[in-house]
Formats: sequence, C-alpha cells, structure tokens
Amino acid sequence: MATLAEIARRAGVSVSVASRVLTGDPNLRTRPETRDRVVLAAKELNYTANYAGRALRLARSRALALIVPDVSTPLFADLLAGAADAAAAQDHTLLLGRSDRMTAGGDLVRRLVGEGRVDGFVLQRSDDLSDRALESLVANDARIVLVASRTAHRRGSVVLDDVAGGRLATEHLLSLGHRRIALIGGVEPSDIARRREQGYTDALHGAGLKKREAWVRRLGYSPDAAARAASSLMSTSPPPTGVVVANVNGAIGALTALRLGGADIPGDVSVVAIHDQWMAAHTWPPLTTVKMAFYEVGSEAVRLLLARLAGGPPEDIVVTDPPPRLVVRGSTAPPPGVA
Amino acid sequence: MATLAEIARRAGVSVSVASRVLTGDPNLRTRPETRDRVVLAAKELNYTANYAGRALRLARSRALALIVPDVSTPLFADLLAGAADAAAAQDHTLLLGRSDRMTAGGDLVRRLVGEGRVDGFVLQRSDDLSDRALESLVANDARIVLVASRTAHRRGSVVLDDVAGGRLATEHLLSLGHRRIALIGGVEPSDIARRREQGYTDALHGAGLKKREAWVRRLGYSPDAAARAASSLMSTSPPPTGVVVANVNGAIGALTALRLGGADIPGDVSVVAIHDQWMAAHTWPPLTTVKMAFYEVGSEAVRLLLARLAGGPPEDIVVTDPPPRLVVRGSTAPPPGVA
DNA sequence: TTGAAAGCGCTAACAG
DNA sequence: CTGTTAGCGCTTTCAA
Repeated sequence: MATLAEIARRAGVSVSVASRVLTGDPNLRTRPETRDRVVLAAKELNYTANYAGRALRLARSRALALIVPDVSTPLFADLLAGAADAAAAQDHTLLLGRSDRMTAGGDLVRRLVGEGRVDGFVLQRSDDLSDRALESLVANDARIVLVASRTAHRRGSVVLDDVAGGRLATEHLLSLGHRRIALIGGVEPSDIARRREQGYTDALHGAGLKKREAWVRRLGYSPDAAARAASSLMSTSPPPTGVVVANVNGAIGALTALRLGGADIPGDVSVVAIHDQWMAAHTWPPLTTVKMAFYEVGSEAVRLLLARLAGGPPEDIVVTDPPPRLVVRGSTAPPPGVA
Repeated sequence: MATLAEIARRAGVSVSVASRVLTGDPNLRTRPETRDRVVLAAKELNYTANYAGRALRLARSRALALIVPDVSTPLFADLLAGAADAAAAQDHTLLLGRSDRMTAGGDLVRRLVGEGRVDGFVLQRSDDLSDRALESLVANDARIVLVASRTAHRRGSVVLDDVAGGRLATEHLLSLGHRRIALIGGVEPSDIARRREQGYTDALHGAGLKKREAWVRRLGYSPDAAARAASSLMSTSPPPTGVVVANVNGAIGALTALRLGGADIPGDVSVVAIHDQWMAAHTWPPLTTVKMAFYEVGSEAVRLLLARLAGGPPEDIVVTDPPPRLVVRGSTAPPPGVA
C-alpha cells in the first residue's frame, strides 16, 4: 500500500502538508492547487491511511467492540446492525466479541483495550456473569456502555422500554377478554426481567386484577426453560387462559410445550411474546409479539460511548422511540367461552 | 498502560531484552534470573503489548475478518464460533463484517486490509454479489479464503459436503418409501445449490428414479421464496409426497406455506431440510434435518487462511468430517398409503 | 502557505 | 548474555 511519504513525493509537497490535507485539517490554509495535487496523488496511488501508524500516533484506534453473550438469535442481528451503522457513521470500525469469553478479571476487556485494539465497548451482559463481577468490570470505566441491562450505579447504559413492552403485551391479552394471565419471565436477578414483570403487574393492576404468584415463572429466556415453565403453568388450577412470555425465543419453546401438552392455541391458551423476529411468523400458530427497538439500542449505545470517549458525561437512557409495537399474528384470541 | 520501556527500566534491563523475553524469542539465551526479573516486572505493571506499535513494526495485525452476508440466522453462529476458535488458537483476533457492505470494487476489503486492520479474510459470498464481481475480488488474492461456495479457479476455499448432504436427505425420504420427491433448491447460479441438487439427483438415480423438472424449484433459501416454491409444488399433478428443502430457513417457510395450503405434515407430505439449527426443533411438526458441519467450515477456513498468509500454497477443501448427519424429527413419515 | 523533525511503542539487526 | 539503535507510518509542534 502507498504510504503518506509516497503521496507527498508524488505531489511535490512535504508529508506534513499531505497529512493535513488528507485528514481534512480544518485550520489549514493551502492554496487550492496544492491541495488538488495531493488529493490527486492520493487517488492515483489508491491511498489508504495505515491504521497502525495513526493509532500509534494518536493512541486511539477508532475501533469499538460489541460484546454479546449469544450470537445465535436473530435479535442479536438488530443490535449489531444498529451498533455497526452508528459506528460507521462516526467513522469507526466495530469488532464483535462473545461475552462467554469474558473470564473473571475481565481478561477480554483487558486484552482488547490494553492492547489498544479498541477504544471502548458496548457490552451486553451474559446472565451468568454475576452482578458483582459485572459491577467490578464496569466500575467507573468510561470505555464501557452497557446495553439491555444496567447496574445499580449507572454510568453509561441503554435499555429498552421493558416495562412498556410488558404492559403492552399484557394489555393485549386483557383487551381480548383474558382475566387469568400468566407470565413466563426471565431469571430472578435480571433487571430486564424485573422491568418486564413490572409492566405485566402494572397492566394487571390497571385492569383491577392482581398478580398471582402461582401464575408467574422465572426460569429464563431459553426455549427449553420457557417450555418447562409453560408445562408447569398448565397444571395449575385453574390454568391461565393467556400467557405473556418475556422473550420470543422462550415463546417459541413455550408454544412447542403447550402443543405437546395437548393445548389448542389460541383456542385454549393465548400466547404473546416480547420481542419480534422473523421466525415468529413461521411458528404454528404464528406468534403475536411486541416488537422492541433493539436496533436503536445498538445505535444509541455507540453514540453514548463515542460521546463519553470524547470526554462527555456518562448517560443512561431508555429507548422509547420507536415505542414497543404490537404485532398481532395468530397465537392470541379471546379466552374460551368468550365470543 | 505500561510500555515496554517501563518494564525494562523496572527490571533493570534494556528494552530489547524485555521485548525478547516477553515475545518468547526462541533463539534468545538469557540467564534465568534476568528472564524472571522481566516477567515479574511485566506482571507487576500488568503489561500488555501495545498492538499498534507491534502492528506498525511487523506490518502484521494478527487480526482476521469474517465477512458474511447474513448474521440473522443461527447458522452463522456456528461459522463464527469455528472461525473465532481457530483464530484464537493461533493467537489472532477475529473481526466481523457484513458482505452487504461490500460494494463493488471491494471497498470494505480495501479499507480493512488497506488500512492494515486485518491480515486477511474469510468470506462468505452474498448471493447478490455477481460471479464476476466475486472473481475479480478474490482473484489470486492470497489474503482471502472463501467459505461455503467457491469460484471457478479455486485458490483457497472450504465448502461443505453439499452433495452428500443432498443425497442423505433424499435417501431418507426414499427409505421411507417415497417415490415422488421434490426439491426446493437454491438460486440457479449458486454452486452450493448445484451441489445439493446433484446429491438429490444422485440419490434418485441410485433408487432407479429420474429427476422430474416439474418437481424442482430454484428460488433461493429465504423462508418466503421457499414458501412460494412449496405452494407451487403442491399444485403439480401428481403432487410430490416428499420434499427436500436445500436450507433450514427455507424449510421453515415451506412448512408454513404447506400448512396454510391445507396439507398435513407428514401425513400428506414429508419435509426434510439441509442444515440444522435450534429452531428446527420448535417448528410444527419439528423438522427433520441433515446437520452439516458449519463450525468446521469456519475453523478450517481460518486454518487455511493463516497457512496461506504464512506463505503456504492455496488449498481448497471439502469438509467431510464430521459427515452430514440425519436428525430425524417429526416432519417425515412414509408417504400416504404406505404402512 | 509550507517544511523539518520528533516521537508514539515495538522488534530485530548489529555490536559489544 | 545484553545493550544501542534504526525505523515501521503517522500527526503535530515549531520554525521558516
């Protein structure tokens, strides 16, 4: 690849001038002609600034890392797309890492920033990273923004409007006439789970109903866990006529379990899930969901991170635009006995 | 972060000695004691080699990029995991890119290698990248290994054993007693599609049957395309009693379309898909699939790439170990009228 | 308006 | 067995 020195030589200027015109130094005054010569030379030689040289000089890599626990769900694609687009918009490159490689002590983090490979992180915690481990990792580190969940002392995070999502899903069932509504939620200590459950509870209260512990399960978001939860739910008496599942992937598992248990959906039980993904349109019956703005979580997160890296204060935001949106498909209907 | 010079000072040695012990220079002879002092100092200062300095010096980034067209399918997770593991095993970092950002002229590639951010690529072509564009991109470039598909003049690629996969899927139907077997394949010019169709044809011939064009569709791997294909297939007369779908995601779409068309699966039609992913167990009925070794494609690809970058000759391989494996679930059964 | 030169952190050739 | 030093490509201060 061509180097700056070659460009300079070809354009008949010094490297410093070449550098300044190519980086678009604002307070540089060149005669247009000189400028043009440099630009032309760069184009002719197909110049691309060597990144290591620049990074070394500036002590800044212009790269960010997105660290996620699970890459096998389509939801992740939205998060990634949002983050990548926002990074690109500010001329940064986005790397991807998995948080299951994040051993205690923050090895991955240390390696990546320690080596100067990235300037900062967008981190989606894995549920098996303990709160303490997370806190100590994030602790005041200006180079980390948390997505989806957040820690007690917030210093950079972006989360979905989980309570609105939980409420919307529950209200949908309520408006269909359901009164016995169950929740298949996330695992106990997760703040995401807590917020979605809050929305569920709020909606129930709004309808003059109260939450019955017998109808809430907190086993986590995996299809298998939700499947187990669904089965156990159907053996309560009376069983619920509607269930809100706090995650699509869980809902897909729940659907399978419900059907295997002999239930007709939505004839006997309605199911609504939080989050949407393409597969939801291809389950049987097609799954009614609440679509959440995960793309925006990704893009806002890098926006925050970049602002923070530029010296700004930490921010913590809830993505409310676009708001959670109900996508009605075939898994919800009025409860048995109601027209 | 601590620099090499600091380590050296602290250990009371020169930077060159420090560098050599820390990089594990094999033909370096130090007295153990000196070595230990350096190692200790590095540990105390929590030293991590600055990557830009090293990259600049060595003109090697020790990073590779994996470029894929679609990140929203769980299949991709396997490819990524394989590639990431293999990269880590050789002490390289893996970046992720999407090939839809690969504009004509290889902008992304130019940017990434041009800038020296990565040493090479593992590239999964997107179907809307034309053959010519691909050829010109890959053309003799020692820094690129193609996965899943390959070009006419092969110079670095790793593909699945697609013909074995196609054959296995078809033979499964055959062994169940099916004789009218359709194929929902990939899009015409794709070499993957061609190989899978070959396997289908081979199996048919092996059973003394011949391929009927009326029963093959080549619309691509998306759920929607396969759904359309499935519908049109059922209106042939006689309709097929079994269909092999050349991709799981397509099969999921086909299942939906078939059911919407009023077919009972597997009562009226059996469906078997090539590739496996977790959602296949949660469709209705659960999908019978042929599991392919996509993880190994990823890991072999980086192995090849690294070997090539180290000066080795280009290699083109077909992953046959583990071989395609049938995962029987509920979407296949003997054809109507057969016990 | 332009150029010379220092220095970011590292490795490796060479010298001792 | 260990140290000195040049130089990778770049930005930026300072001087002209």
